Amino acid sequence: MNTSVQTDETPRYPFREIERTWQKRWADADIYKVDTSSTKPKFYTLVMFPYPSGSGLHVGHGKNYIPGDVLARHMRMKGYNVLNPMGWDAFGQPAEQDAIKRGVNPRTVVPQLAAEYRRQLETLGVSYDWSREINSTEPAYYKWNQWAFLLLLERGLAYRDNAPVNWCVNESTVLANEEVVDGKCWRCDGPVVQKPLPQWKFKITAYADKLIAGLDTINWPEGVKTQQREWIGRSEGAEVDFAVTGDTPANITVFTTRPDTLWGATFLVLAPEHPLVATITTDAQKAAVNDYIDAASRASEQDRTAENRPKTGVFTGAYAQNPVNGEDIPIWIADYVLTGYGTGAIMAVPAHDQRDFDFAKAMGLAIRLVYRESDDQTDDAITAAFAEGGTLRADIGAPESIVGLPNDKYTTVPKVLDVIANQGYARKRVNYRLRDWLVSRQRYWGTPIPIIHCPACGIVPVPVDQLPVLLPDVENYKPGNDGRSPLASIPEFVNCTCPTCGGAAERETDTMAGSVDSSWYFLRFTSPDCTTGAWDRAAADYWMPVDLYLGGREHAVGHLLYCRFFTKVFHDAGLLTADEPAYALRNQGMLLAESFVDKENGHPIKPDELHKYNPDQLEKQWLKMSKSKGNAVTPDEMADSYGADALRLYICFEAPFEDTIQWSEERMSGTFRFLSRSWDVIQTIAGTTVDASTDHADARSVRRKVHQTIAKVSLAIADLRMNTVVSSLMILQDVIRKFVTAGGATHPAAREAAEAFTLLLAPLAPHTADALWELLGHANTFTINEAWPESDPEVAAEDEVTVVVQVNGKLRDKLTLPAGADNASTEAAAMALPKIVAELDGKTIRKVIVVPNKLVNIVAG
RNA sequence: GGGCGAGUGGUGAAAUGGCAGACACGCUGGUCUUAGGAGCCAGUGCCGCAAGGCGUAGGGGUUCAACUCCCCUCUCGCCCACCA
Repeated sequence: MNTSVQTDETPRYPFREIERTWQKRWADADIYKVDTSSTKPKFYTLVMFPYPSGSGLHVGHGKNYIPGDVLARHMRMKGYNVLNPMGWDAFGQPAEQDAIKRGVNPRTVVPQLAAEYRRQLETLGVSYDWSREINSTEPAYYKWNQWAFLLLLERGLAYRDNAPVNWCVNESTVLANEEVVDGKCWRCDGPVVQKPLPQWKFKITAYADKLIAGLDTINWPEGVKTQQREWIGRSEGAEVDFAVTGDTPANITVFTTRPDTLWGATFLVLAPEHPLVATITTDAQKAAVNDYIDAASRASEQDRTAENRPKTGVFTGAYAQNPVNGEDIPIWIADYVLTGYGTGAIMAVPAHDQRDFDFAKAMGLAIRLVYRESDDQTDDAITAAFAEGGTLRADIGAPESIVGLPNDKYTTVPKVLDVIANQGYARKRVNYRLRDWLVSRQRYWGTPIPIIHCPACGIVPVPVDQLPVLLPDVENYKPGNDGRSPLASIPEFVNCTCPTCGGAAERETDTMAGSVDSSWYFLRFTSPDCTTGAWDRAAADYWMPVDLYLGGREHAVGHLLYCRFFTKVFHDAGLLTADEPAYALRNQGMLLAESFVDKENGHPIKPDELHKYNPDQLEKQWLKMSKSKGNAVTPDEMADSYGADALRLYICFEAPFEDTIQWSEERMSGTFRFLSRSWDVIQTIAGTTVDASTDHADARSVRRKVHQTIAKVSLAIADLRMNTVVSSLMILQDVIRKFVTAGGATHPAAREAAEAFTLLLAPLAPHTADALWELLGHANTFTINEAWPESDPEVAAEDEVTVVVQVNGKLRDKLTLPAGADNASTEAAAMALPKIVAELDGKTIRKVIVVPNKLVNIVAG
């Protein structure tokens, strides 16, 4: 496919030369550097910073960066002081795994990869202020990661915990809850099991309510907000204590959202990891219980949560007393009760909860209805949990005041909870699904955690003036399988003196998850060279919050929750005025490309391996573009064949920002043709001398189209509807070309149109626009420094309009009328149309609707 | 099972209650050409010779008027999923 490329002779539209020339001029003039003394209103636009991988950039990355750059350029022309920065999220598992796969040391390749990413982005003609480039793997950056860690520690928001954690078997590291996807590791798809290890956590749960409340103050997609609310998972309910009967005195506390069903609790279930299991289990049951716990700890999270998995569990031999009726009920353990949620123990009400029902049936346990539809309904008659309907039974010992209430969680539950809370059987309690954020990693490639373990003083933070704790240079950075970081085997790193007592001590050898680095980078961009703090307060308060943040939907509950948490912590610590990182957020759609896939196993096949396959083994599929799938197209190839501007236009034109698009080089030839034609026609106009005395019948309508297009494009760019921006420009270009063909090239309207068109094109195709702008006589300047054209409503106004005439809502004829005709004359003109007269013959007119300048609808019958 | 989003020509899509299919790809024809896989011009939702009729996943509703708002059903995509 090479239809549009003009290789041999000088191309009609010399895009390669244009792009080379202007990229050099931009760099030489340093035009994207932010003016820190500006008095203009600020606009901070940010795209999620990438980790530079060995695969390099492909055009799919442009799905986000290009529209972001178009908006940044537009806002600058609109008179805003724009911050549009870029940097590298180069610490963490993705970068490290990539280095391992390629057999290289991340320390040596990351700078090279970052340079290559930057070169490729520059090829696209982006307007980043590279003087603000940040790289999270440099001490100047990660020093402040360590500072942030200590700030959280000081504020009681960082702690060391010994609870069971997610452990990725393949990569030998722990994972945050948000990094376990489908029970598997987010990076390697390997199995994840629970393993008890001492780990550092950030207490994000302390911010659960603030994180929920903040969602009402930001303009983020509803889907992302909903996901965050559900991930935080606030639920109101009660805690109830059950006293264990028998020899071992103990209390089992359960959390429930249905305290009204307490009379139907016929057994308790503890998570296998529950701390009381060992204490309460009777000798007779010990062996069975230990076997069960053993099996549960070995099973991966995926196996334990598999869909439709039959309920399993084992009896502890112990009983507990139901406080409301004094009944002794058996205590079981089962892995359908999760250790991390609530209290890790539940009261089971099989009559009204399907999971408990399934368990009761499997184990032959009692079922008792609390709500019944009638007095005849018997406990053993139900075949599934009775979740809705019925009224509270009189014969189960419940207080008079609640008997007969309907089975409704919104009305009855609070009433019953009040009653039993007064009686002392329950305490009101709010629970969250959100768990604390596990930030330590047993890996090399990350920020060292600035902690010292002293035999005398315990956990001692490294004093801030001793930061950064440098990540040592090592030969072997690969993780071991002993659950310890590679840093643990470097004595020079580990051995140190305690800052408090001066005695021999050891450094923490875990590093921080990469998600810590990305939780505040948007603040660093406001003052990337600040050495007195993580950011300069005045700069951060000037720029923050980010006005528009662009990135993928996959970050909805990971990064986008973490960075909101960090921002709120900084705000509460009095270090920042903003309390949300980004006022507006938009999620780009994916870019898919066609790949060949092995029919047998669904694996994508790279083009150079296709010859090994027989054609009927292969199937074409649209998959997310990536080098590993063999369907990647680089910006370099496209810039060489069609130019970066054509690529930018293609990405913008193919679909709205949020939509997924399917890569098509064939379609890109359309935007290439558009640019070639633009080059021709503007060049033609630029090559003539304006003759103010010329008169042309179409001049008025050309000017009208120009001003209409300005208005339309301005609105659409701000809303990221770049596809309609491009189409409006195509229509305008067509009008200009026809005017030139009709002899209008020297008319002032042609010049006005050419200049407006060039400026409107500038955010999308900056190289071509700058070259045309120069041809139009604007030497030594750049379109990005020009003012965005203003639409004059009087020029844009139509003087004639087409009015649609309907009878009973069906289109019957059209009228051309002067704009602004009054309703009476519009109606009269419609009624006089022969087709309408014929249509209305023999009918009675009941009603006539007139929408000025648009439509007449005659209701008749 | 739950949440969010989507369903419009051969294809990507446009239309924020008022002419459905703008713009573009593809295709067809014309033109210019030694040539065309370049350029330019025109046509292109479906049925029909036409007049005209039909048409935005399907069904119902609101409205003078529905791709658009409401209800039900189906299909697809993404996310979450034993959370007590």
